[in-house]
Amino acid sequence: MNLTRVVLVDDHALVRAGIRALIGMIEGVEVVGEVGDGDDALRLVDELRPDIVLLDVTMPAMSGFTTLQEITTRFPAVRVIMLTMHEAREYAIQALRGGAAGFIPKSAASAELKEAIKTVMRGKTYVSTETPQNIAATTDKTAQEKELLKRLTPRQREILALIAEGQATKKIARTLNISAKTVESHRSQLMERLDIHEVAGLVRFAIRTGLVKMG
Amino acid sequence: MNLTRVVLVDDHALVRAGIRALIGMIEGVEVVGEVGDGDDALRLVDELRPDIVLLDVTMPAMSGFTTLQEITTRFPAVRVIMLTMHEAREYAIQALRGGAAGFIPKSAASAELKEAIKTVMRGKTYVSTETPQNIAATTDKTAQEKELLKRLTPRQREILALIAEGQATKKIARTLNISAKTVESHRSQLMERLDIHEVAGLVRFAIRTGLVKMG
DNA sequence: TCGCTTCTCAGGGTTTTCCTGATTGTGACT
DNA sequence: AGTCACAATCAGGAAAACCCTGAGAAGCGA
Repeated sequence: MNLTRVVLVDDHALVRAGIRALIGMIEGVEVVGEVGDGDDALRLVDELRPDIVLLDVTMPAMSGFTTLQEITTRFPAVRVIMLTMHEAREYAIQALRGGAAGFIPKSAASAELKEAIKTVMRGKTYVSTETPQNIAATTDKTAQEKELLKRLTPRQREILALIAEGQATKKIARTLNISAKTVESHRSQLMERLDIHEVAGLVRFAIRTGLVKMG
Repeated sequence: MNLTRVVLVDDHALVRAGIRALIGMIEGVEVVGEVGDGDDALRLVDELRPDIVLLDVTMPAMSGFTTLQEITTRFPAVRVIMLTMHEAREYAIQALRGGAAGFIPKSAASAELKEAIKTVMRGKTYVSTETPQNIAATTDKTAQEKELLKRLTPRQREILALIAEGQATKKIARTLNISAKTVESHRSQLMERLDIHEVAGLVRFAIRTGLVKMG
């Protein structure tokens, strides 16, 4: 029967060795190569075309997410499972967005690795994240911002949305039939309230709170 | 022993009945209530405080995601598994971002429902999505932008990232030890190449392509 | 070597941002 | 009735960002 061929990417040799040992205990799976760097990973993946790449998020030089992106765009048939030290939900989301087929924090039980590989080989997505803490972690972050958003006046929210959509001050003024100066004033005041003082920050805030879509 | 208490939320009574029947076959799980509407769902969850809410994405009036957000912020102990007709990866991402503990397309095998409930009760996150099609679906949308990003020079990408992070031109100049004029020049040129002519657009582009995080 | 690209920077004019006010209206509390 | 708070409107002016033109140095492939 065909073995599932895995490539390991992690900058710590010891971690690679450990994972290699763990995978050695899983039936039907073999490690065909390992590297400690994103650039090398791309070359190795190109050469070996493995079924699965186990990819560490935090690496020097080329970050794990960058590497992920390169792999999924250049080798869509290769499925990537991200490994991370931190089990932040945001990481899981970013991994999925980047096209990862799986996500496992290193704190996970070794059985999860097997579970993840099996799941991914069935063509599904495996996400291992303890929910309670992370819901707390993420909703805590965004819940406060939702509150902040509520403390803006309707007019300010309206203008924030238009700014985040990329409309220029003058255009907003025409849209709302008010003076450009008024729009500026609203912007100043909502910046004050949000304690965000650059347009870039406003856009990110608006996206996070769902005021505008990022597409 | 304690049963896992589940509330069903779906606007189609027949679907609810079907899922109720499926759950009836799972040991240790019982359906304690069902409603067809987001507002009713919130009231029922408040009243029953179930362990799990099975929540349909597409509903009239209050959308599934809105309902999800309300539930996770008001009742963080209640875990929500999202159900959807469409198994787009974007939905899964949005569900996770909203604090969902699980995500299942309705096309999934009935065994997945059990799997998901069990996984979520263990405190983990369950995402069931067939990867290949969805990678295609999402990369199709962003692939062109990834391509655009690659057409920027390294320096331009670097400066785009700093702009999207909200750094002012002067600060970027200091960070990179180059003149502010040079930074402006890079910005102009990358705006030209991306055909995006506002900072807001740059920020959204940078987030979409994963160049910067939105947190 | 020639041409192309990248990275670097300057001058100078236009536009936007951002801070400090100021006015009007509305609703609430005393 | 007074005033207090706040929302929405707008102006002036300094600072910053934007835009266009042009240009030198370094590297790189044809």
